[in-house]
Amino acid sequence: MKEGPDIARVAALIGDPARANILTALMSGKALTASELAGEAGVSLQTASSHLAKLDDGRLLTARKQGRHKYFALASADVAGVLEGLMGLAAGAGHLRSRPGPKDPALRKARVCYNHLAGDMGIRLFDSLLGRAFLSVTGGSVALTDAGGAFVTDFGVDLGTLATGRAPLCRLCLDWSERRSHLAGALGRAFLGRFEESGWAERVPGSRIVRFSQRGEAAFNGAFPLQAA
Amino acid sequence: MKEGPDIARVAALIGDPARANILTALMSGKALTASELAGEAGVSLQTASSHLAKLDDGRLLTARKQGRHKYFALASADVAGVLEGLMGLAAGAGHLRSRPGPKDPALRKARVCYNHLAGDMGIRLFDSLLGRAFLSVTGGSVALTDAGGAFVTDFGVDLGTLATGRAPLCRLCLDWSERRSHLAGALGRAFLGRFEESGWAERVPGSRIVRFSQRGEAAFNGAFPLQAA
DNA sequence: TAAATGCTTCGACTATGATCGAACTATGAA
DNA sequence: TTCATAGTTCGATCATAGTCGAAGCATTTA
Repeated sequence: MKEGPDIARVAALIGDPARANILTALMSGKALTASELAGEAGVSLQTASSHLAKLDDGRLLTARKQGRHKYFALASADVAGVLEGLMGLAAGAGHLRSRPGPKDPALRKARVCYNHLAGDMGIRLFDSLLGRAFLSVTGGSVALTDAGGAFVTDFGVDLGTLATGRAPLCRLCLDWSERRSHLAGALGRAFLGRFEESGWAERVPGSRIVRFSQRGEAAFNGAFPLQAA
Repeated sequence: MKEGPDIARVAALIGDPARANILTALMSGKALTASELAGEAGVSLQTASSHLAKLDDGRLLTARKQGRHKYFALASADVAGVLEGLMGLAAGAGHLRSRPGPKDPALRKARVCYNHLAGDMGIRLFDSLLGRAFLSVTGGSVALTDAGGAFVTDFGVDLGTLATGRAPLCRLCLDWSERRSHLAGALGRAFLGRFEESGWAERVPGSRIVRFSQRGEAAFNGAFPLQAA
């Protein structure tokens, strides 16, 4: 009847509470099994199975069978982006899931978004790289400068391996808590990986929260200073 | 139960076919009355009224009473952005509303997105401005350069009036058909306005399609050349 | 082989919510 | 005032789809 793609189908897919919980859980970037997702969503295994089939059918998830487990993950960074956008709208309408609990501030400070660092510290990372001209932004796409390449290699990230994947090296991602762009893509994932390897931060199991140790946060602030305005 | 804002509420709001049609219709950027929207959505006035109340309650729309009419518009550019994102996912999943009809190519070539030009020609406009250094992009936000200001003024846009509004002068907006960023914000709106005033293009009533005349398209191509790569 | 685990399918129940007719309110025109 | 148009509210109807018990596959372990 109307023009353009069929929005309602996709939105309705996300609009069920159980499915929304599943998708939110997968925003951690990790692939989870059907049983784990059933637990996250608070429904029985049969119900979850039905939901997962629908999400898979709607191309929001990818499924991968491994032995007798079936692992699900978000289909793409685009899906993650739309989910973040919806979170922004929901937060703006004041529809928080519950009164801001103790986990909320931690979530705003540093969390995993699909596979990279988001929240306060994610923004800080991005701003620092941009301010020192390690990144250049043109037309909504980001690229690593020569100086940036040297810095990143020095930081312990192997650019050669990174560039081989099909995923773009640098991407922008919009933050629901900060309403700002931050660094996604293969490089964003690599940075988060380094933070964990160096013991600066660890991920809180069963949550999107990333907890920096006191030492780790100090090191982070040293490595990624903000320019004076 | 879970962390973060309540995605399901917003998504379910968008997920009803009638409401999705209403929102899609409002992507034209124009404010429409309840009756008009009922027609667009293909439901009775009573039903539409109920839907509009819910959308208003969920902060996706703003309502404005004028005489015995009530005009509705999208609440913000953020809402429009999420809707475009959903269109991208829907198109990617192959869920077009109908088999690509005759209107589809026209829609991909040039259409209205909230209040600015999108599609093929929207991208071209943006690329041309960027290629000639009339725009500068830093950290996901765009700004007009000095040379750009001169060009725009020369084109017939009064920057003084534009800058007074609360809305940012330049913004980025992601395209569902091109999967690229294009120019939004007050300047994007002003450009579209100039195209219509100059008789280069006209909007097809009751649709998001922008139809350029043959002369208009030639003039457009002349005014916004693409640099050689 | 048998037993156990992970997931899917089927079927029945149920609740949510979309829909519209009818009655009501409000604004504007004659 | 009277009439017409725009929109809201109420109530009844009805369909969609979310839910889980039970049974069925499939894969791994013993």
